[in-house]
Amino acid sequence: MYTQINSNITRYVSFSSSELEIFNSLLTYKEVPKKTMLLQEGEICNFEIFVIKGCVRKYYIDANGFEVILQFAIENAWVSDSSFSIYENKPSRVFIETLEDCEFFVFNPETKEELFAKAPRFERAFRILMQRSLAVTQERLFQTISRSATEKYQEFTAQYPTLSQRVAQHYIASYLGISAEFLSKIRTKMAKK
Amino acid sequence: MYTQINSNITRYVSFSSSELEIFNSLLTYKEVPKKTMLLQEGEICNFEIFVIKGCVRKYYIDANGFEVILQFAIENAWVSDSSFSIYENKPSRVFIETLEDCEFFVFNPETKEELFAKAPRFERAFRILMQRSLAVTQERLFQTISRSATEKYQEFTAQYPTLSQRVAQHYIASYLGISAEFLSKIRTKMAKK
DNA sequence: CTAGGACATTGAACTAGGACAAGAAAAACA
DNA sequence: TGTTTTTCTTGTCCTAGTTCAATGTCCTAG
Repeated sequence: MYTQINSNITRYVSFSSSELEIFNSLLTYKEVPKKTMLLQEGEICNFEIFVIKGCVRKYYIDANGFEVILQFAIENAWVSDSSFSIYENKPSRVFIETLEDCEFFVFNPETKEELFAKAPRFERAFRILMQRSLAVTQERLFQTISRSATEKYQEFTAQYPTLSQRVAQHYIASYLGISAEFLSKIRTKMAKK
Repeated sequence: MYTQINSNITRYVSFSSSELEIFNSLLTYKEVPKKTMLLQEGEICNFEIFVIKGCVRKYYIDANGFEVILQFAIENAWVSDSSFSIYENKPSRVFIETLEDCEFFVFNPETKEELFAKAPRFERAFRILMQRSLAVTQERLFQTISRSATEKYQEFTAQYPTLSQRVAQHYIASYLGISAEFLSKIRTKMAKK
């Protein structure tokens, strides 16, 4: 049960088995059915989720009421607001919702503090985790600015081959920043070749 | 000399004066003229810079040879590769260049490790710093996807009023992900109203 | 003080992608 | 099983933004 999350957290920092025991003892396991809202805009996000199984999306709603998907999180990925809502006590601007039946491990700020107090080296692991998401987000920003819709879609399917099967197309369109109709046109064009 | 960086680092975590002394003793001061390349694509980024004075840009070069500016860093901001090049030992994909004569404090991985060893609570401060950049980058991704060029430009000038004076327009265009010509057209249209 | 380069502006022609509408297909559900 | 809701496709028209080229402006080095 803990193997997935343990191999994730030890990817860049190694921990002793007693440290991992502390870590595991502080995790809360949760099962959540699909189409469940985990976080609504305006709430304060007080959790960090590790996805054991299933799929989650995190999204904003823009000025015209359109959803913009920022992140899909599938097996072995972390999701949370990751803006500064916890530290500055500001309400979140994002929504987080399950797309499939999910299994999670959940962290909240208190258990995280407890973890850092009992095993300070986790502070480092979480900093590196953060750094990874920053790198990913930055790469995505670059792709979004510099590539055409077709290129972005190809890139997406290459990078997340399973996801493009599991998730409705209009979600993918929203992630890529294009309309669902145009994505459909891209797909038919690609299929013809 | 140290007031800027000290007030930056104590913004979310408070430190004793002895901790700050350790911190300051590990900083390297540097002056660099404008148009200096600090990092080239393909190199491994082994520094983190705090800008005391001046302006720096960080950018990718896309598949067609066009520059895409990811970040401007001015007074009191941090810049580094922030992708994972240090940890995975991969060459960087970004360029970092000064746009004005600059004054910096520089950190490299070794001094940072030394800092964490001598004053472990800095690990936390750097994690929060990381988290802030992630939040900023994510907000920017959202804006990039969901807003028109005009809106993005207005947002930019509102958020960075000094920067839009200090920096050449085609850099701003590159940051916003639009062509320099179109930015010029937006500006003349806005001036007429 | 001047020549060369970088930067900005403007216009004309073009295109990637959006908005809307309507139908087809596929899931979900009872 | 049929029915309802959600998702996907396709076509037509439209616009935001690009590309290319020409001209103008302003630094800055010599």
